[in-house]
Amino acid sequence: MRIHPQFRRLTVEQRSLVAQVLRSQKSVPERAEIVEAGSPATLCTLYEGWAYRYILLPDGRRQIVDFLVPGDTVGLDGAILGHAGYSVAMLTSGVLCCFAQETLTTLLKANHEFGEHLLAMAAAEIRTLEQRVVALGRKSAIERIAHQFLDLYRRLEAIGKTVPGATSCPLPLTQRHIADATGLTPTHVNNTLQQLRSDGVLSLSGRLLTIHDLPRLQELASVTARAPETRLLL
Amino acid sequence: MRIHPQFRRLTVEQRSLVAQVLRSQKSVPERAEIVEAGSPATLCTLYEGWAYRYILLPDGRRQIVDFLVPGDTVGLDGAILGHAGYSVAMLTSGVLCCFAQETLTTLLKANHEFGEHLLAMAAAEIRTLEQRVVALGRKSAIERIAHQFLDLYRRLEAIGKTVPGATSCPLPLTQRHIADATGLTPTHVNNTLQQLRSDGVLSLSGRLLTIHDLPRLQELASVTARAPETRLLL
DNA sequence: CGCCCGTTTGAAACAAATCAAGTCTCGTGG
DNA sequence: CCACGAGACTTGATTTGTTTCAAACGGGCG
Repeated sequence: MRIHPQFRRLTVEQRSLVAQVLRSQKSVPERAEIVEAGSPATLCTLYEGWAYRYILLPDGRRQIVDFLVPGDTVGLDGAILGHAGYSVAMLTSGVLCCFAQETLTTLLKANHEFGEHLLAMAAAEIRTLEQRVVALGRKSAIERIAHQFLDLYRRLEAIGKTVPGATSCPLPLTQRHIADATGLTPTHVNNTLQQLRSDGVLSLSGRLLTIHDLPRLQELASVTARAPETRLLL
Repeated sequence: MRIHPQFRRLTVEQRSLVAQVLRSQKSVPERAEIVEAGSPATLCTLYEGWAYRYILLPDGRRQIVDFLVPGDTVGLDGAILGHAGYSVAMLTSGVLCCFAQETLTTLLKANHEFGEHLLAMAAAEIRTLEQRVVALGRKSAIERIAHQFLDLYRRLEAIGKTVPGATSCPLPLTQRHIADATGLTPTHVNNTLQQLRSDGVLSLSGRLLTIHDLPRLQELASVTARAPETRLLL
């Protein structure tokens, strides 16, 4: 995982420090709830599998804040502020690397570069969230869905999880997940997907997304292409 | 400013360090653009006045990501990642305290507690953004507006900028600003405000917001009350 | 006084939500 | 091996919240 260029290079000492605060590595099944909103959160790295962060309103409405793919950090803001502001659940089965409670303090004390890495991690998350705010506040259904797919495809590409030799990637989401992430209803997601399919932009069947017309998808998403930041992999 | 309990207490040495990286204090007029999206951003504290962070889509649609009130930090993620992901403009005239380029590195090197403070700052921003994502993705017009007003009122209360002895606060926003923050159109914001007024929940005239029925507003906003985190004031 | 910006009002059009069946797929158990 | 059931997906009709367009109103300011 660490070989992908999007992850920041660490020195040998830094890596051994990370190894010291690593507590356990555990497999989690499909659908497992790995973080509960409001409870104290452990810092983890999702090593394998997909998950999603979500927030539930009192009346049951659900908003998916972000999807997590291998290499993403779970519970950073929970570890900083002491308790999680959202819940996290697995989409597929997967593997989690969990870190000690005192990880952040330890890393910050040991080496000020970790401070920069961790801040960069948080800043990248802020940026992703801002893009989602723009999508939800000002974009149409088709733009939101195009944006979501483009984002996921890019992130999978960066960690080498796309299908080699094709513009395809796994996508273990139901239409309900897409709906809850884009602020739409499942019915409308379905209609919009039909449209994207019949326009020949993409196809989506089973758990495989294939993008047939990447430039068109990008155009539909109304995104100003931004270079992905290098980030820390714990 | 520093006396408000929501700001973290700093030791004498920490405060003198902050004073060392402080570069200038400047007045800015109403409507001034203080950060341009994409350009390298300076770290600043908004010391007086109101501002807003926003993102423009290529076709001119605008999404306001957040409003800034005295004590809020401008350009943290810009300072971390090297360039701003959004623009910032003043709503009123105000005063800005600007910090040196190397501020973050200096603070991190000097004292690992600053690392924790800065991370907490970023985490709080993440949390605010998540709440906005939920509002835009899953809440109705009236809920979004109630949420926005409640949030601003709470933040002003924490810095002592509400009207003493009344549940009122200044609100130097046009209905267009409210629309661009809540993902609605100005017309619909107007209609929704009428409804809130005629229901006796609040009144809003000139640049003054008065909340007549705080519990009802909270209910309308569908927010699970969360204690505001203490944070760093630079 | 008149102009400009923001607000208010109204009517018509639209995107998306809601409600309601119906179909497909896949895993399970008989 | 096939019948069954549950979850996901599809389709269609209808309703609603919100947008769009347009015009009038108001108040602060030069």
